[in-house]
Amino acid sequence: MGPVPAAASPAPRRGRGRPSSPVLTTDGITAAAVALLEERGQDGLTMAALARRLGVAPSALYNHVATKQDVLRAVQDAVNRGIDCSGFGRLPWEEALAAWARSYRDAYERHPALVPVMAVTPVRSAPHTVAMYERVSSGLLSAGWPAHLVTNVVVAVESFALGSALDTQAPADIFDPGDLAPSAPGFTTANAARPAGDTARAAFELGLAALLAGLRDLLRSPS
Amino acid sequence: MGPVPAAASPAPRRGRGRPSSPVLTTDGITAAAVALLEERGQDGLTMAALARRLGVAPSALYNHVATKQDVLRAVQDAVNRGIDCSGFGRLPWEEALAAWARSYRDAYERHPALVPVMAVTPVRSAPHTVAMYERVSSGLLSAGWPAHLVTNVVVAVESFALGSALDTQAPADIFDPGDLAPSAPGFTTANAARPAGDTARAAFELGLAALLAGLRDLLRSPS
DNA sequence: ACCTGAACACCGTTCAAGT
DNA sequence: ACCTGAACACCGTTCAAGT
Repeated sequence: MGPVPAAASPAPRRGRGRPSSPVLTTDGITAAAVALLEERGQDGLTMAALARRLGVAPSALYNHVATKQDVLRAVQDAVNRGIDCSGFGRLPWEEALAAWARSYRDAYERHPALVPVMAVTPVRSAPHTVAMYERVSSGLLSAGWPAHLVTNVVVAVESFALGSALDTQAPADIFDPGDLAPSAPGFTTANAARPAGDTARAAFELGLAALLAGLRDLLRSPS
Repeated sequence: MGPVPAAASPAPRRGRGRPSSPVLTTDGITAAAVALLEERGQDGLTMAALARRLGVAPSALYNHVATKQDVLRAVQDAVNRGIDCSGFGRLPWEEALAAWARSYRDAYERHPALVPVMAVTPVRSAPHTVAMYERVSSGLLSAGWPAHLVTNVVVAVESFALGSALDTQAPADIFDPGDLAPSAPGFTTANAARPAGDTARAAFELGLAALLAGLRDLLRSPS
């Protein structure tokens, strides 16, 4: 699968039957879906909207993908392609893992609708996703992590990154208890003391630092 | 809000106009929605199915809730009510936090459809959710955590628990690279070495141990 | 093989009409 | 105030008909 070309917006076809050369490709559909998701958010990605952007009838899409879920899987692989794994083999594993986690969270912050898809979609037939896991896994193995722990480390960091990506979608007042404040003094105190700014990022960085420190300990003193 | 009563399945009403006493209550709708979600999964919760279970026309629901999102919010508060916060004030904070995280993950493992809802829904008018955060926040404050860090600690643990809850929904073969195995030797090695059994739980426990160890360090040596 | 256009079974939600 | 039943604007998906 080559680089995903930018989606054009061709004029609607007027002919009735089979076109002389195919109008749609899987890569084109994927690119249009990514663009739609980025421009219009998760509810903006409908098969009808996708077809319109591609200048085609909705039913035409089903000559190239079996279901909408197929489209989401392809989009997810395109998103994973953009995640930075370049630190592995070049930097100490803690730094490579931290950079991967940050990039992972940022990618899914832009595509929160894909978080449940990512958690559940098999990697086979998702080449960029497999390539990502290969870099991470072999990086951890080379750094001295025992093979039987590597996937659990990857999944733990991934779960944290995906949960943190969802957290970026929270409204600023998510923890405002409203009328219930009098019944929650400790909660209210803690919220008032939380520094303003990018709170989601602050929570992510705190958790990431703790997680990495704990993993470092674990690797040093195996149980 | 009292305990949510088990949802009965009343015979459909036959009369045409306003009933002599209301047939629906918000609590009843919530309980039926929880049951539906548990029995039929996330796609099983439709306004039509909810109405049928309550012996009512779909449009009748809109006298009690404004949108389906309202129903999900109420369900989420009911789910949060079942999360165990009992350790705070009784056990060392690390143990209380660990028990909370485990219970949190388990609750959302049963309701993965609510994970994106939980990450984004304001707590006001969700009394059990506020009560949960109050126990956790005041527990951490009493244990000596600086107020400005408490909410970030809570959010970090929560993000990890929610991400891990999603991970429980992954199929067993999610990491099977299929045809792509030759291009991913390290990934394949790591997967082969991963112990069989409840792999999602193993990853969660590894990450939780690391996260808590890191938080312990952080509390001891503040930056 | 790969498109169009009509059709299907759903979805959440609105609203007039009934009591 | 709180229900019914009809209706609306959508949704993903199927399929015969065209070239």
